Amino acid sequence: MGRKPSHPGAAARAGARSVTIKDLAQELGLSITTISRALNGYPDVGDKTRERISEVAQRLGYRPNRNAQRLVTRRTHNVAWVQQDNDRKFVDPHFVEVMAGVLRGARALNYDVVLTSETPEHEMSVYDRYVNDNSVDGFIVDLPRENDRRVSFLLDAGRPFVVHGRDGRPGAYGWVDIDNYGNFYQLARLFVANGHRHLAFINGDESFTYALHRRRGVDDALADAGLPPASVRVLNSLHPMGDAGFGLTQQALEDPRVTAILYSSALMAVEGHAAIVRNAPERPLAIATMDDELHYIDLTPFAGQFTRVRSSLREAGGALIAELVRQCNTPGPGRGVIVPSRFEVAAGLDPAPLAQPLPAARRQARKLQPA
Amino acid sequence: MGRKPSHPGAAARAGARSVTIKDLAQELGLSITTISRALNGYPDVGDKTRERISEVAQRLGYRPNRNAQRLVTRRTHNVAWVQQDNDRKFVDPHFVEVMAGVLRGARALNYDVVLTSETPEHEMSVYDRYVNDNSVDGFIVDLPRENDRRVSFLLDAGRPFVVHGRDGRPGAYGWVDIDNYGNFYQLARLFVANGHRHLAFINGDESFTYALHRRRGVDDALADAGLPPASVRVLNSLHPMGDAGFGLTQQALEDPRVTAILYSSALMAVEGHAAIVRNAPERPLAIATMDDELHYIDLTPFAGQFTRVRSSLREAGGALIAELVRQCNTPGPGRGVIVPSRFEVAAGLDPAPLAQPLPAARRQARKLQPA
DNA sequence: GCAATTTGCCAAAACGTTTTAGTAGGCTAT
DNA sequence: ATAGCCTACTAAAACGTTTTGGCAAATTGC
Repeated sequence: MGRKPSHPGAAARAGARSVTIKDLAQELGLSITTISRALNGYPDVGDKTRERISEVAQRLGYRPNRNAQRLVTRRTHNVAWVQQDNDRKFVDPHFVEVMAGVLRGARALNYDVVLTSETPEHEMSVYDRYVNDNSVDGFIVDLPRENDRRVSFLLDAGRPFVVHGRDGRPGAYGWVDIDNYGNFYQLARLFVANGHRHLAFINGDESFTYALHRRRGVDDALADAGLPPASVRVLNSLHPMGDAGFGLTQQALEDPRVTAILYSSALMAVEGHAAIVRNAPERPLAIATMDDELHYIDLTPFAGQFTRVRSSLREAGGALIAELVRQCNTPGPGRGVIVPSRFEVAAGLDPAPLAQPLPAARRQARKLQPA
Repeated sequence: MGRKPSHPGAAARAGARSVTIKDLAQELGLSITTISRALNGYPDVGDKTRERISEVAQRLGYRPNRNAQRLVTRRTHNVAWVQQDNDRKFVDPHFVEVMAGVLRGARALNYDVVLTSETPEHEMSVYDRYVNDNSVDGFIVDLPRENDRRVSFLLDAGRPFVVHGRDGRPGAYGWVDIDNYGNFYQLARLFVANGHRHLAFINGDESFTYALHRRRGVDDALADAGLPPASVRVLNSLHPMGDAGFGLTQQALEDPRVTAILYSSALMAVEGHAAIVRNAPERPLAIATMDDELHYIDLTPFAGQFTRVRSSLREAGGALIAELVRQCNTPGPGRGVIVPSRFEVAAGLDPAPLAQPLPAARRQARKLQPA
């Protein structure tokens, strides 16, 4: 601050040289080695000297040139997030929520996040560039598919990275995930235990592992309860946004035997609720949804009506950056982290018309009936 | 690619030295000067030599070390976006939409975006750091208030920056904005011309200039038409997300004289529509909204019913990064850019019950009646 | 055929740090 | 008294580029 150039940009281009370690050395009559070591907390600097140095550094507004540091230390304190740019994905609120968590964590850990979008065709070239030009120390990979090419590439390149979700491959790599399989196994089991025999499951795109694992959880729960596969009708929303929740719910309602609907996202659950209110306000239906605690979506109006599996995506974001930074600082393979989920079971799980408020107390859950 | 380290991270930390300009020089029996000049397109390199160089560079997978380049050129090809981290702002879909545009443009211009979130209290220290440690070449500033401190700081620091919106100060700086004042002036004028005498305006937080300017546009239009200030009831949503649109619309409906509602965001308009359908399905109402062409929100169901002022936030994002890069490359002050808006006037502007489909043809707009 | 110009290349300095390998000088233990 | 060891500092190299200033050889102009 201080000087006022005639126009913005002048200082950046003209001779607005910022204060360097040499300036400090000159001012203090010390070598740049001592300055550097003092500022970086090495023990071989006298207490009085260290104090003089930090006083002058403060006064002159010294900030080490990041690029010089990066060049010599080979650490950038930058991580990359390469987002697919295909019009719809980017604005997915789930992504935004995770990103918010990552950014907050990065700030705390003194890392910066380089965010890039690229079309699927050129996506890998961005990874290739970042790996080879020393732009970043590591990568965050979101929304993996099975045997994701990004994971393959980064494993091969030997760079730190962490996946939000799992890509199904064996072997160690860094990831942060909820127990998608287990959560939906439990959910389906719970509904079966409460007498539901025909479920609809409005899931995401099962070419992504998160949705695939949820699907398997539901399928296995039904199979383990001795119910036929046809007990669940799975409807996939390829675009998590938009009107998928509404339309798919209407489809689900076509089967009169369906007494419960499971949603993979609160966004779709809320829209689905609207569809139910509109098309079948009197029909007894139980609803469960994954609740990622999106800051968009206010589920409080549905508090008593939706059974929820809650897990904060923002928290997952924090875990992602934490594991990535850990990898950057510690030799060894990446680690997997499970983020816990909390079940919040609605007051009554058995079918009830949504349009009416649910009675405060409902009868207890029936026992699981083996077929 | 190629070598397979025993675990991820090994290569990054261990001796996986990437190929440098010196390796090329060695391989080719040339000086590093010639390599550098060849690769950077200088004319004083023979054609045959240049070809040999790029062939070998290609074969060895040479990528210039970005940090070495940054150190010597003093250009990072990075720009910063510092986002306020206060739980709700970050997930604002308007922000995400602009960011998507910025990222797409940045990719095309070969720039990277460093995204940071910080609490309002510490926000300025991030700017301070980025200005002084050579992390970035410039800044993108979103959602300005009047006399925004970020603009003051960056003007003072003399760094390239561009504001999405204007902060009301005189003097030259870089910005990209729509004509908020003019758009809402026209909108209000149009409604008055169609006989509406009592409007509701569901606006954003007027401590942000975008909302303030819209408010002024509406106020001035009514004043110019000779209508008293009380002709418009302004309701401000401090949080653009959530249920603001629904609740504020209910408030707007309390005044039975209101025949038209103006919305500052399609998000609120859609919620408002739900409120109207629910609370006053038969009431004649005309609706207009700013349409930022959010990829979330599907306005097609309301195509005939909403009068829209359309302008793509994603496009604005592209203009932002374009102007910022221009500033980085050209001496001189920043420039202002107006992004155009398109009016799409609904078939019938005069009051009509929303619950019924509008007739295909309506009578012509009445002439403006001076008071 | 010779001077002037152009062409094609290069050595060395610079960017601003960190790190390595020291070195004086004072202190301790014997 | 002396060998050995701390303490507090430093010179120089290194990181991997770009850029400056120059210099031979080839080409051109006359």
